[in-house]
Amino acid sequence: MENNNYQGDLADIFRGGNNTTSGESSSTNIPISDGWQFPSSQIEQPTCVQDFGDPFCNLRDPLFHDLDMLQAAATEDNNNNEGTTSVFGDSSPSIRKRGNNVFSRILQISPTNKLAMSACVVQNNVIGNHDDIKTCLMENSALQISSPRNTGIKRRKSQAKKVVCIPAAAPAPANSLQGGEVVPSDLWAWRKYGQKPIKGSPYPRGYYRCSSSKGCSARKQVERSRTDPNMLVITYTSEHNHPWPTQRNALAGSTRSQPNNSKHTNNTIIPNNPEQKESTNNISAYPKVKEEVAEEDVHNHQLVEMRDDEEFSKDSYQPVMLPDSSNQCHEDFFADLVELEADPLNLLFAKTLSADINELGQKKDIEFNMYDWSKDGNTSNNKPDT
DNA sequence: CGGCTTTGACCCGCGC
DNA sequence: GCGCGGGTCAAAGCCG
Repeated sequence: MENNNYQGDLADIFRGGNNTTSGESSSTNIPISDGWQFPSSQIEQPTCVQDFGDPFCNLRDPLFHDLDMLQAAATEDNNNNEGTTSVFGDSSPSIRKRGNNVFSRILQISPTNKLAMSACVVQNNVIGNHDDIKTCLMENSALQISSPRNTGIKRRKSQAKKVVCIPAAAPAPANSLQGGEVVPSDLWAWRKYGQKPIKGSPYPRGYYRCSSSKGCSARKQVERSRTDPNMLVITYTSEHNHPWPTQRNALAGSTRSQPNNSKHTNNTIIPNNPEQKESTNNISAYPKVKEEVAEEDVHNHQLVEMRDDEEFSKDSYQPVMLPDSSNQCHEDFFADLVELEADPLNLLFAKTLSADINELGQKKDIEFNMYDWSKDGNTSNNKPDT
């Protein structure tokens, strides 16, 4: 899988999550060390990777799977919430009843299927309110489907992009032109090469490129939602052309961590990673939500999303690792993380949890100390004393 | 010392 | 063709 289908980036994140959360073995029992791979039995080989490196194309999408229900919910809620931005309206019971998970959801339906609908569902008990939903909706429609100006997202050079809308890891400083985003971590090392104020948005957009490998063309843009500063919109461009960064190169050269919240835009949060103390790599990631936008994407498929909803745990698609439905494993969680240090995926997963918990701050049934580390500046070495 | 962020300048695609 | 605005470059300075 690594050979032919390795795509890096979010694709791999998804695969990782998919694997690690399915099956009986919970997140705490992942054999992560060397040579660990995603069991192919649980992940269909993406046959369309060659086309655009879209590793998601073969993943089962629970949202599409449940599309009918979602649409019905949307219809129902719209009927009850005239004028609301969200297709699901506020506090949509139809959605809430699906369970309490820490993952927000974005549903992006390809314009080509005539369903001009984009939806982001955030469990209101986690995020707090459904303004997030609206925000996601607005962001994504602005980015992808709606206005004529944004039609097809005419970007320069028609680059394929992957847009992720996630809760920010820290509240946006008011009108912060310095950026200061606390970017959730992923496995890649990112180097910031530019920042621009964006017209119409009080928040600047940061430009990052992959620094894990010199020849890597992977890039990403990070900006806060103009409608909800608590949301980050991250756009990935191009694919990594190299394997997962080793711990060494992932952290290479970075010494600037301890971002002090505002001075550095890049914060890496790698729980329980001793070397993380020295890292400032902007490892962003959060398989919370993933959308894929390929302007010339032959697949015209756009949605991937993550959740740990029990309903979906039965499916093969379950990208994000979460501790088993609550307290069962949380004490073991860090112990396992220690084992994972060398494996970027684990860092990612850990970070994912951290970000979720930190961000949402309300996940009552998961009481990790993680919350504290990321809360205190989101830097690195704030791992809990164990 | 190497790699990072910052930031102004420049490049370039797109709409008018 | 022109102007706008987004994306990139690269020099300067920072950091451990």
